Amino acid sequence: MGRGKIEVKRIENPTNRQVTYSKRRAGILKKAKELNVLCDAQVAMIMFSSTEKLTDFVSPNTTMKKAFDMYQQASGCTLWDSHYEKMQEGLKKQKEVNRKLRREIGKRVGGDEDLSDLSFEELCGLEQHVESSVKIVAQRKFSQITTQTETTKKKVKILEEMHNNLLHEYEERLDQDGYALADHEGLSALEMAANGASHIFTFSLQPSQPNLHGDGGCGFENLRLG
Amino acid sequence: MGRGKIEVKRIENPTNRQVTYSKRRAGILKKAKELNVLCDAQVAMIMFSSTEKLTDFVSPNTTMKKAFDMYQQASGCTLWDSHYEKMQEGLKKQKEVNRKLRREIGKRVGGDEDLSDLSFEELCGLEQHVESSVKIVAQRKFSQITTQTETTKKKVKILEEMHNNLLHEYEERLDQDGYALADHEGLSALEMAANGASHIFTFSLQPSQPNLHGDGGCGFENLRLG
DNA sequence: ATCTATTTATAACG
DNA sequence: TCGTTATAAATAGAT
Repeated sequence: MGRGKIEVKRIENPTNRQVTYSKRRAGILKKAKELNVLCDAQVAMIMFSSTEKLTDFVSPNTTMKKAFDMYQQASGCTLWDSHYEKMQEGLKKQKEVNRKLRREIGKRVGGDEDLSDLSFEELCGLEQHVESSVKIVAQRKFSQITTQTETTKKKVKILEEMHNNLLHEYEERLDQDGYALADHEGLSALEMAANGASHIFTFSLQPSQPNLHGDGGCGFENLRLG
Repeated sequence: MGRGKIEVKRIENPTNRQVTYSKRRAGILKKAKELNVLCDAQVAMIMFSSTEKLTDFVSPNTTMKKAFDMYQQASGCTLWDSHYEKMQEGLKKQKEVNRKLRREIGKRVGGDEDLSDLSFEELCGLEQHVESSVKIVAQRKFSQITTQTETTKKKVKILEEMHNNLLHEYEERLDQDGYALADHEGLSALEMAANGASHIFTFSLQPSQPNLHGDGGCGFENLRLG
């Protein structure tokens, strides 16, 4: 419909194609609107030009979402609903697992509601189980304190050695240099240091907080000298 | 465009409207196809007649889903994606909660991995907590057995009364009728019944399964006479 | 964009 | 729903 008839095949001239697209797009949009008004029909339309430019139309009182929901329902075609339903199923499953876990915890914590419908045998089993858990925790506690004590002992030993080396070195230097420092403050300071080191042996077994501030030093934060 | 010009407004005559819908629908579909071929455009279209009948069109090499995905991407409009994302978020949340619950259980059950990064204080607290749980469970066990014993006692009492009444009635009847049944089997049967009842008092305190089969009788299923 | 010769779509009718 | 046809609308090509 125009000055000349055209074959219905791709227009190779890009400019021409673009022009025709614009004109016909306007035409089809007008047709869609008319169809909606004249025949009381709902129309939704999506168009992408060859340059990927989007033009859309939905008849008034509708949205694209509604149109698609209707489409799915009417066509029976699930499209992406399969994803959606799978997710919903997954969610349900998770919630169920969650419920069971909560109940399991409830039993072990001694929640009234969670214990109330257990049989006597089940209660016996649970008691035993929880008791064994206590033992495990206690064992862990013990093993942790043991480990901590061991490492502390090692650290103390190392410290001791360092101190002795230092003392030795100092004495050697005293001999070499022939200085008499008995009336000097330097030695007494060392002695104080030695005393300071000695009471490391009275370290408390009080457990320490895990050091959150990053151990940049020699790891003494964990010792809590008393 | 036809024999007469028409106003662009709803066609009130239903038949006429339906006819016009059919014709124009065909027309617009043809236009859509032409637009696709001539201009190399992607077109997707959904139409619902006033009678809710669906007609759809998507240009070849596309599907409605693809078209919609493209639409969403191009328009930036999320549409149902919002639902989708919310669900995904919900799922994630559930899984997170789940993970924490598992860990909480793990600690109480004594899972090595769950205990390994607990501080000494935390272990102490946990131990105390689990110990108190044991107490609660034990208490519950005790209270259950107590309750069960009570009800069992009551049942036995009722049974005893029933038996005595029966015995009494029987003796009265003996007196009235003047029968001498000392050498008869009837009395010995009663004695057997009495014996049967008497050893009810030796009932075991073994707990019973909850009776799932609906207690239609006098509730003896729970007694487990020994 | 705008124009206009022509093709196309379709309203009315059978 | 289908075919026909007079006529309204759309639009190809040119400006």
